[in-house]
Amino acid sequence: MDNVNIKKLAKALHLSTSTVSRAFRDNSDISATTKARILAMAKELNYQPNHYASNLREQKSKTIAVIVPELANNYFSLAIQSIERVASAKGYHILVYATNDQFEKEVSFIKHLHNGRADGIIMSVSGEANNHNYLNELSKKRLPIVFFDRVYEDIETPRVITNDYDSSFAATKHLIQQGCKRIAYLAVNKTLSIGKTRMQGYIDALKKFKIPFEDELIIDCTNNYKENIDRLKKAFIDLKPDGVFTSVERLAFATYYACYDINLVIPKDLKVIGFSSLEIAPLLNPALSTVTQPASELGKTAAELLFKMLENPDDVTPTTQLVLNSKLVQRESTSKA
Amino acid sequence: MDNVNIKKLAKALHLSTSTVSRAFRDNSDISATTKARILAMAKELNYQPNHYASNLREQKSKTIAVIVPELANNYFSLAIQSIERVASAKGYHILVYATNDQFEKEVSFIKHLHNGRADGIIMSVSGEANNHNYLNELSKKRLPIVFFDRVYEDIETPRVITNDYDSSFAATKHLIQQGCKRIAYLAVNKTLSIGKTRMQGYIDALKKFKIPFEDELIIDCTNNYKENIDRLKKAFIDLKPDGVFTSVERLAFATYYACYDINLVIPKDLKVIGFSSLEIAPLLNPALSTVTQPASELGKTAAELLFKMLENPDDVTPTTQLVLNSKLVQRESTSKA
DNA sequence: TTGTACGCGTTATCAA
DNA sequence: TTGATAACGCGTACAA
Repeated sequence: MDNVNIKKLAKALHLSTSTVSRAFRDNSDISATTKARILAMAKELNYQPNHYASNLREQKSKTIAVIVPELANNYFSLAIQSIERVASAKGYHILVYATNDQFEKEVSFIKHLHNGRADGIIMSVSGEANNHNYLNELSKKRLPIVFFDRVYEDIETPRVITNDYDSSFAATKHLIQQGCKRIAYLAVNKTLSIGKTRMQGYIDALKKFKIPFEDELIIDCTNNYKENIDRLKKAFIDLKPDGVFTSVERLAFATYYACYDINLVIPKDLKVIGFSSLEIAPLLNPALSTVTQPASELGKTAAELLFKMLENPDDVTPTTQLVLNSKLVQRESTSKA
Repeated sequence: MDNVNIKKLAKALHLSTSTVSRAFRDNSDISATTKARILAMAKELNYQPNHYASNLREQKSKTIAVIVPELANNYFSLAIQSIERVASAKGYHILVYATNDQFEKEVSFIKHLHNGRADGIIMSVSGEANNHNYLNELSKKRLPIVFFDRVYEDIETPRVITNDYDSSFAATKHLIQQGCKRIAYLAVNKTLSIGKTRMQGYIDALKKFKIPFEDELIIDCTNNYKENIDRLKKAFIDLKPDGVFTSVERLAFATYYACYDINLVIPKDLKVIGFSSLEIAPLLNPALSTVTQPASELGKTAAELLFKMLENPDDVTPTTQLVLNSKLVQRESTSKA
């Protein structure tokens, strides 16, 4: 591996290690000429200050960790890309972890990260249903954490979310205005705060427009692709909804597949709208109406917030909550007639 | 941050640091009871061996770096997800970097990584057009690298790729068999080896079926979304192709948008097939025929290869090349009539 | 401006 | 089985 260290470099230049070290730090006193000499030789020998030694000394890793439920996901990819950009610009590196919605993995990642490997964490949580007090148990030693999108409401740490309640209300209202009377809500996990908030917007919109709420129209889906499609086909046949509001992107896809299978025509027989950041929503058959979340901006904002915490801890109170707005985009899947 | 270290833990237990250290290593001699005592206390105090200190000692980071052209990309997301899975199972962490197709960034990332931060690198390259000899200059000190998908042909290091030539040939043949006579090839960068290979399959298929090759039907696209659509609209109007083969996924999307704009009907006026790993290709309007690359498997294979190199360097020769097969999936966008 | 010496937290070697 | 000690590579007081 890296066999040229500061000692060898110093020896090659007939200098002390401290002088060499100074050449790489901006603030230290060092003559311009020796600095130049050192940097030149460093380049020639391909010297790079050892990251672990530096960070052991400085107790800083210049690394942030990003934990998300899944990586192969349009929404989280966009967010991670923005986070990487912000981090990269600051000279930081990002460690990426996927929990695959397993709470134990989240706990394990987080605990492990408290060994100095990262300076801060940006996370979209996985285990709302569980006891996440483990975060509080780390108490004073807890790394700075920023939640984004999926959050724990009972943990006090800054967060960046979207206006899910309003968006859900607007999406449901949109379906009603397009003539829907029986609107199904496709939930992925009712107990997640994000699921609850989104569902409440749906429920309140129904009430506002005097449409009776029917519990059976709340269809709880799983993480299994095929199973969801089967479940939806059955539900569409049994319950005969005329509108569908999906709380996450992939359930909109599942709805399309289900409709294809049982010959329901969107939007004639069933109007569909869903949360989604998919850029090619206009290319779907039919073009999908969406509640488009600003995924990139969410990532960017979360990263900037974390850096603010790292640079100026007192400037960010633990109750900080930034809310970004999603956008309702009406397309063919909810058009009248 | 982490304020409980091995010394404090040792003091709390009236033991030496070496004994405590031993409790965390599996091979060392230590009595079962003291080990249990230590681990119990460690849990209570939330002690985690400092990662930087350990790795400074051991000269191992248990971390691999993944460098890709872009993160917000269906294909690379799938690959990264698989890599993360393999790494996670081995107790490794992954650092993720996006070059955004800037060669200088790639060079900078790679050089930086040679400071001990990572034990190995998995990369899909960005700078085929440039001089990538920088990799050779690192010579003996170079970290183990596995290329995947996009590779440098002149750098000797193991790689995992797909059978692009065959796939391109098959896709072009498919268009011909569906009746196309003027097939445009949408290139993204002719100089990339991946571009060259894919284009050669197209060219050879034309020749095989005695269709004259026309240089103007090779349409060179950019990384700019809007610009591509404009360029395609013009090309479709001017050149009147009856088939399009796109060398990357996003050009298939651009083709759809362009066709919508100028009222070309796919597949009647223009048949379209493209490289793509998009799961919802069947949901597009019309359903997109694809050359589907095994993105997840590619990532998994690359990761496994890298770990093999780390664990048993002599078992993997630098010329190792694994080829995975893509699959041609025929859908509506290339159907006859 | 440069050099000496210590310590960051850990683990391996050696001795007890 | 346990403890003392040196070393990993670097950065910073402090001294020169």
